[in-house]
Amino acid sequence: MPELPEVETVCRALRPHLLGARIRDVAVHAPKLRRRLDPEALRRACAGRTVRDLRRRAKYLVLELDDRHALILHLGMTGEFRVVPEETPLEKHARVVWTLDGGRSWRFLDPRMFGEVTVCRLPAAGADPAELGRLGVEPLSPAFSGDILWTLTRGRQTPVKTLLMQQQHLAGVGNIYASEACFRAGIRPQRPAGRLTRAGCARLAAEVRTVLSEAIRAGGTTISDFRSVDGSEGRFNANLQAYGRDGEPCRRCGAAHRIRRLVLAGRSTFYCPHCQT
DNA sequence: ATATTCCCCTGGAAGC
DNA sequence: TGCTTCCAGGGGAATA
Repeated sequence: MPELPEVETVCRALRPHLLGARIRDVAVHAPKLRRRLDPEALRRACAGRTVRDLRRRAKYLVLELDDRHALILHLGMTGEFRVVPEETPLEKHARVVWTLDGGRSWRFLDPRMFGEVTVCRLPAAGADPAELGRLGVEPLSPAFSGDILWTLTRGRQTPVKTLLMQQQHLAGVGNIYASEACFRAGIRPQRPAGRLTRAGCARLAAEVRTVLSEAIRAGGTTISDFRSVDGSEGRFNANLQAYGRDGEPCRRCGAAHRIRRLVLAGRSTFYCPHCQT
């Protein structure tokens, strides 16, 4: 569930709790998330070390510890982070629990276990781990533009909405914001990516940037599971124009046309047949 | 190489 | 009420 704006929201909320904190110990309560967890390797990476930085890359978080030790964290579909007093009873879906100096407990909860906690080494302080090297451009960085999107889409038959979600091309956009960006740009999600015009690429790139920025300002979107570190929900839901509105009137052209749902690459997709061409 | 399909897993909602 | 089916924001492996 969590896409770039939700992960950014969690990152900002976690930083005050974790930056400068010393990790006393870590306990693994789930044998396997998306990848197998090695409790001993996790303990060796964390115990006794101090959190030097927490940053987002695409839908991942990178937790940097001393001496280029780091953790790669991913929320999957249903992951949540909490920081609570140590004595708080263990939640049903607590999968990994870090104990911090000062009697606090930092917990990763994840019912579906699609999330990820991976130990890694950084090539340099502040750098991305090699494990994230296959990710494409950050949509909110200056490097992302209509020109880049033009280059990425040439010769591709993949529906444009599906391409927006391919992390090796554009890193951070997921199923909700891909539909929303296409709606705002007036482009049908099923259009073959290679058939975008230059003007269409410029519009779409701008709308990707805008919708992600607005969603970050609203603390993300909560469909059912997403919660920030204090348990609060995202406030962007009311701003969704297309996602989840199958059969409801288009908010741009009015009641004459209704939002339709179709499936692209196995994912629900929403668009207005009148406003998007 | 490129583009779908399937699968990992649990829980909530909808249908009968 | 209770059982069954479908669906879900992600990502990667396995297929055509």
